[in-house]
Amino acid sequence: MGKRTIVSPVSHPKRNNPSARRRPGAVSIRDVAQRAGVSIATVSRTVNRIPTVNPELAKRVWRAIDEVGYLPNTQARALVSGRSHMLGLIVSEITNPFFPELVQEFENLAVAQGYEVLIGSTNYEPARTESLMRRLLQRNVDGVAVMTFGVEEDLVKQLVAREFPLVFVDAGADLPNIRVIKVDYGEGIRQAVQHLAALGHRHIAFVSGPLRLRSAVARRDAFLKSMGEVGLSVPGEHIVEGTHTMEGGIMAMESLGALETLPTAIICSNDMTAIGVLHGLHGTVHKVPEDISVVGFDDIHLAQFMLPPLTTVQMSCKDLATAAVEALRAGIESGHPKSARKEWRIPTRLVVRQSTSYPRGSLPALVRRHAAKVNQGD
Amino acid sequence: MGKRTIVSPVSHPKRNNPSARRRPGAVSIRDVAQRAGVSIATVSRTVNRIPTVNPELAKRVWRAIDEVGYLPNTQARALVSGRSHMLGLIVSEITNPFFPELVQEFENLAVAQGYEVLIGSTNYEPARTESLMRRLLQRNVDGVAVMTFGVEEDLVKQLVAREFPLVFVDAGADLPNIRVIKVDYGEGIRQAVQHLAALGHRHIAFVSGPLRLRSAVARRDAFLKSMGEVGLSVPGEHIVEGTHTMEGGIMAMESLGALETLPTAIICSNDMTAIGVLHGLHGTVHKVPEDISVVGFDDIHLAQFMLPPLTTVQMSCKDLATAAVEALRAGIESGHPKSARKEWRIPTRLVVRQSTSYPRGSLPALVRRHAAKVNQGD
DNA sequence: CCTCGGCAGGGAAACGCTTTCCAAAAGCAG
DNA sequence: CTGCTTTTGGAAAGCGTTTCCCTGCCGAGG
Repeated sequence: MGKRTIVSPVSHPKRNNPSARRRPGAVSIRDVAQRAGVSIATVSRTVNRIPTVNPELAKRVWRAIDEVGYLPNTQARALVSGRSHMLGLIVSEITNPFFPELVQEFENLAVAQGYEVLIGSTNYEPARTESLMRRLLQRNVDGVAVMTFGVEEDLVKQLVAREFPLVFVDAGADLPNIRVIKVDYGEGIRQAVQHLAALGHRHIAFVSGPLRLRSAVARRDAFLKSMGEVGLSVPGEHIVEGTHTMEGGIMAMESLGALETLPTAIICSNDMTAIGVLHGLHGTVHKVPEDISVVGFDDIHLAQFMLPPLTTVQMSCKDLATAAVEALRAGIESGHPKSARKEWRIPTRLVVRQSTSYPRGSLPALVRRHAAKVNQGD
Repeated sequence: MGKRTIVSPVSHPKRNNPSARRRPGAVSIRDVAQRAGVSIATVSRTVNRIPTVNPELAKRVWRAIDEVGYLPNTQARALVSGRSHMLGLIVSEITNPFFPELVQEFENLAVAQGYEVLIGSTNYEPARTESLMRRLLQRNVDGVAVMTFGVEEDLVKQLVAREFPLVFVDAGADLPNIRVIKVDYGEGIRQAVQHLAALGHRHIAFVSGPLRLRSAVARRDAFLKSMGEVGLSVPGEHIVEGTHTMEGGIMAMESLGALETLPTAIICSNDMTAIGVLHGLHGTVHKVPEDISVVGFDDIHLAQFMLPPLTTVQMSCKDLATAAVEALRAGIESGHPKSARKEWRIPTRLVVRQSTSYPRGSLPALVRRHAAKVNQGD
């Protein structure tokens, strides 16, 4: 612990710099200034369209910018502004087609407002969320949207204490200073259950997502609630835990297929699971939708191209992305008019396609089959 | 805790700073130093595991790091090292499932080596590549992998002149100082054509990608070459330009369906197109594979879950990502042992599943149908 | 004609946090 | 007590901007 060293007043000893740090071809504001024969201050003012620059001079500067191929360095700007203008986006699994759609919407919105996006995917492992978050914080992002589910509570609390802008989907604990996007799973799933019940289904199974995920639990609970509302009971073996993947759907179908009485309809916690269920039914005697109806969730773009096109609950990822970006901006720009808002709601609704129909043996199904025969004989 | 920090004489006039730039809760190396009662230099040495620090002291520093929740700021490190440790990755379309798989592999490799990834998608519009590239350059990325196709030549030349590390897939012009990943489309497509020819197909159509894309042209040309090799002719109407999307596959199928004689097999330039073709055939009298065989390209994860599971040409996106990251590192770290290497090759190969079979009416098909009948009668 | 005000433009500090250089302190041996 | 080594601390350097403040110029008014 030395006492303070009074350092020799050699102001700039210009460290000898063997490993040239500057990229040889990089073009900075200095090059523009030299080319245009002005000071860097003038170039900066020109670029930022500050009106005190002489128009003639500005034109010369713009020409110089073009000639040397200058691009303002965002990092340096971040240095001055104190904002990195980068956002983090954490999703469950980038290879699940729902998320690229979300990423695209999010990115478009973010870029339109001058932000760059760093993407991380947790692969449904809560532990990865934490390391991902660390990575993003090290990169100095201005805020993070956590569009996956199940984050370590203490990490969140730590970040809340630092007043770090965070947005969650379906957050559990109602922490102060956190913005939440609440998806109204209830409505869409109620529509799905009522649709199936109206078709005459009495035995409806549910393939959930991994139950560590809050959203998966929320969807399952919404299903149970809706089933209660229409007066249908759900035996325990008709609730199967999946993984939100096609493989999970296949496995769930295997375990449902082993039951004595097969359900006549299956609602899945997401579309990938539904695709897996369709695949699991293919090659068996059970045809979709004649023998068994299948409903998905998310309405990914692919859903309408499945064979048969998938009846599914739509959750607009555009709405989701819009809410996320808006909520993050509210957190970042403290003077933002919307910064007081803490909650965003996303509706869901059923989209009926061709993977659902009357259960085999029900009256409408018989009528329909009869009509088909008559048509055939025509 | 003596106030040994006697402020240096006047030299820092401390600009009055109304908009506090520093994030209030942010933790820096200074906080750790204060907490541990050491200098920031010692903290830095500890973090970087420089062996001259006293182990006891190091332990105290690590504890302090834990207590205050310190994360080294990558931006500041970049400032000193001159490297942002960020890579750009430009893909065609993030919602085409092939690319998320690629992104994931690329990101895993990059992160393992201390890089972060900025992703951009062009949506097949060459103009977007340029603005994307600008965005990435402004963000000061250390290099960019362009996994889409068709980049403005002059932009590329400009970057080459700046010695900016770039990696292309299927680059056309053999520019110096550029690293290229060459995908061997020929082999996989040859296998596909030979597979179909061996099954007895004589009329094979091809649905290409958008022909602005070099890779789309390369795939089509590989198809024509292979067809020539097996002695089959390709009438012009059997080559249809698609868009590398499901919608494009449906439209291509419509135009093929309007022909007098339908081909008995269709090879598609990517799997999404093949899915569209399958969808387009669904509901018609033509069944896959009994009436018409369909082959895809890419082997996305989804391919094996299609109904029927898709025969397709596999291009390992792990190989692709590995090559891309390796090539970028070679360009960035000039002292890298592999920096001389300029070209990487990716093989392709056919994966036979259930969307291909004998053409209807051919001898093997008749034999097979007969066998099936016999089995049934058993 | 001289002075003052307004304004365009230039020089240089500040911005952030880390790494690293150099020197000081401390410990030990001769 | 001197000289050497080892450990630690102070402070500069590093990036490319933005912005503050001051200079110099020009026109207008006294």
